[in-house]
This record gives sequence, structure tokens and C-alpha cells, in this order.
Amino acid sequence: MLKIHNSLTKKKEIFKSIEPGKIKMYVCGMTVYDLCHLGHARVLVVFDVVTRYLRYSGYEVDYVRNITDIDDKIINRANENGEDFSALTSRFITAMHEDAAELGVLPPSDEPKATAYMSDIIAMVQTLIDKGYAYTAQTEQGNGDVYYDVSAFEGYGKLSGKKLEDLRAGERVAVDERKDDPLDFVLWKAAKPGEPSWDSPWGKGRPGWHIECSAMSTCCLGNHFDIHGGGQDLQFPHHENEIAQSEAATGETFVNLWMHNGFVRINDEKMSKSLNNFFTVREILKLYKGEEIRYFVLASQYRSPLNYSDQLLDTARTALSRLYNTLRGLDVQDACDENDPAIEKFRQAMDDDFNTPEALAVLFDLASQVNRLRDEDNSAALEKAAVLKKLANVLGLLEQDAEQYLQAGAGGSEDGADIDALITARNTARENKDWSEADRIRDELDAMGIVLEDKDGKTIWRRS
RNA sequence: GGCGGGAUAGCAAAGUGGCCAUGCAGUUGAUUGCAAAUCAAUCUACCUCGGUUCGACUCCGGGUCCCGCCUCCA
Repeated sequence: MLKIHNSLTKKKEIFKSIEPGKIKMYVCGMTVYDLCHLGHARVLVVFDVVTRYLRYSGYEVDYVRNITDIDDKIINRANENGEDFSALTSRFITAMHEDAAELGVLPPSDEPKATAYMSDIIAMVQTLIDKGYAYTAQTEQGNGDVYYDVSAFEGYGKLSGKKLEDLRAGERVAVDERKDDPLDFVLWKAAKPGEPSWDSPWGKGRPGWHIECSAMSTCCLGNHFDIHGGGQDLQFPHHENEIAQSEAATGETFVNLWMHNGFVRINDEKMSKSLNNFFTVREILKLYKGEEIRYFVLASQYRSPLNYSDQLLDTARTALSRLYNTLRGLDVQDACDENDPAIEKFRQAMDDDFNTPEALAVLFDLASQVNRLRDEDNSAALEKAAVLKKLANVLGLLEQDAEQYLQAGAGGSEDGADIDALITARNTARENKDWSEADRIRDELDAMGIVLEDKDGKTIWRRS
């Protein structure tokens, strides 16, 4: 019985899809004006695991993860670079796809871009005006901004648990007198000269920040769908505004269940672009493998804060190596015993709001069993190993060949032939019982980051 | 100021009203020429003060501290 924490009710709820056996999920992806940082990596990995597990549980999952490819930051960055905004966004979209692949993140079912949904966005803004939820404001250029009238939507604040008067009391934004209410937010932004723009009934302009997600999600998944996810920082105002827009426009419930993953922190401070203390995924990929980053992310429950440090990535590396070491040298089959008790434990962990740390503990228990069994009863060990691999795969882990994984370096490293030559030389020394020479060679390899293991009369190696 | 989350062993991180989380690190033993990997054993816990209970880290109340949102952010 799957339970998921719902940000709307702030409780774990028994999950029930709108349509039996099918789940429609929308996750806010990136605004593509820069490289992915670890916070983006967390969203990518978390919802990838959610999708994989839901599919493993038998659901057909329609997973939509959007790309916001037009907004103020994109325009500013493109201007700074002196390039067309679309050149900028397509570059970072490619980079994002590369990063996602490194992290073992499967492509979503659909990945809509805001610029491809312009007519739907405009239609939704028009609907909101027609229904009395939005109003226009003239600018000096004669074209118009369109604002959402927050006071017209009864449920405003239901996701973030905020009341309009509290929000006003805490008002920190400079008042824009074109707005009727400081909390009103822009749906359509009139273009200034030279800015990218689209024709609309209110003149040339571009969508405000939140409307694109309302348009894309309802277009791709329908007016009412199962799950909407994203980083915690999107809960307010982005998701709150999405609800206001979508429900006002469609007259239907927008989303049943909202999921928000916790922040990534660095030195106990939130990692964010505005604080400029973020690590990009590719920076980290120079030092650690994508799968190590993935493990690091999954070692904490998705709603908890995740503190970044090299030490924790090192721990992730060692822990993953343990699992791969366990599988190394075993010819593991795809099929496994579906009645293995570990499977039920794994399911219970994951059914409890995607408790990946506990799910990982199940994997380590299996690894212990495999290691215990492998010398006495190889077939029993293989059976357990098959279960281990199968469950790990649900988390997007242990998908690589163990041998290759253990011998591959982070950031794509060189050499190869030298290693075998040195190992041969060392083994010759060992046959001659020249231990000091043998140890010298081993130290030499160790300095190269190569660890040797003498096993069953053979010497195998891996990277430390 | 308004709203919300959290305090678990050296580090990280789950969880449970009474019985092993787990990973990393440490200690001891097995194995090894020595290591590594692995196995076995083992040391370190549940912020504080009360209450409920036969029994609480786990439930309830007070306190202290930390963090997040209320502004662009995944």
C-alpha cells in the first residue's frame, strides 16, 4: 500500500490514482539559463526514482518534466553573452540532458518547452481574463501586462499554508502601482524593445513565470492529474500560483498530490543560485561518478535537507563499491525469486513515501547474504545477487557491469595497459617471494589510484 | 512578525512503545606472504525537563537550539 506525503495536506496519504493503473505526473524542470547544479540533480534523481518505482509497482506512468526556455533570467543572460536567447537555451538544454544521463536519469515521457506552447499559454491567459481572474495594465509603450487577481481566487494559499493578509504583512517587494494588489502576479509581460516576444491580444510580450507550467501541464496531462512535483522552493509562489491559474481557468481540481523534495545545502546553508554557493553537476562529475552522486542523493529521504560535502561523496563511493564488489565476478541473471523476503521489505520501504535510505539498507542486507553464501553455495549466492541487482535497478543503481564500474575512474581517466604490465611484474616478484619488490609495485599502483586484490590465485584490480 | 520542518552513536541516515537499522570510520579475530576484498565479533545513540505507561529514543506537554518558506531559486 503506497503512501506519499502530500504537501497540500502535509500528511502521508494512501495513494490512489485517478485512473486505475495509470499515473499522470508533472514535475517542474529547469529554467535553462545555466548549468544544472546539485539541487537540480536532486530533483532529477528523486523523481526518476519515483517514476521507476511506480512503474515497478505496476503503474503506467506518464511523466512530464518541462523546460522553461523563456523568462527574464534567460533574456538577461543572453544579453550579457550577446547571443540569441534560443542559442543560450538550446545549449543548456543539451548540457542538462548530458548531466541527467550521467546521473542515470531516464528521459521523461514528455519534455515540453514553454516556447512551444505559446498559443496554449495565451489562450489560458485569455480565459482567465474572460472569467474575471485577470486584468490588463497599460504600459507607456501602449502594450499591456496582464496580472492575476489573487483576491479573485478563493483557495489562494492552500498549498503553502499562507493567508493573504499574512503575505501582505510580510510584504517585502517594492510595490508596483500597475498591480491592484502587491500579491498579484504577472501572467503576460509586455515586451520592451529588443526583447524576444510573441504576438498576443495584449500586444507583443512573453509569458510570466508561472503560467507556462499551468498551460503545459494541463495540455499534456489534462485539467486534473495525479502528482505534481518539484523542489521545495517552488511551493511558494510558483506552485501556489499554478493552482490559482489552473483551477480558475479550468474550474476543476488541478492536482491531487503535491510532492516537494528538500533542499541541497552546502556548509549548512541552502545551495542556490542567488547565494552563488552552488556546485554544478559537471564540477562534481570531475571528481565523482554520476552513480556515486545518485547514491549520495538517495541516501537521504527526499524531503530531508541534503548536506553536501566531499566526505559524504567519499562515503557514497565506498558504499557503492561494496555493492559492486559483491556483484563482481558473479554471472547474475535478470530473473529472480519474486518471493524473496527482501523484496517485500524493499517494497515496504519504498511504499512509505519512497524511503530510499531504508531501501538501501535492504540492498546491503542482501549484499551481506551474497558475500556469506558465495563461497559455500554459489547458486544460492547467485539467487540473492539477482534479487539485489533487480531491486537496485529500481533505484537506478547497479545498472553497470561490476567489473567495468570498478575499473572506471571518475571524469573519464586514461591509462590501462600499464596496469596489467605492473600486475604481471608484481606477480613474478611474488612467485620469487620477493615481497619487497611486490609491495613496491603495489604501492606504485596505489599511488595511481589502483587497488589490487589477490583472490583465488588471481590478481584483480579496481580504482579506489 | 506569520507559517512550517527538525534535534538519533565519530560522520551520515532510517526506524520502532519492550527484541539487529544501514553505510562510512574505529577496535578485535578469521582469511592473506603482507595487503585488499570478504566474513565474524565489538565499541560509540536517541537535545532537555516533566507527564502517560509494567516499560519511551519512540506517545503527550513545557523548554532550548537549528533550519526552511513568506523575494528570483530545484
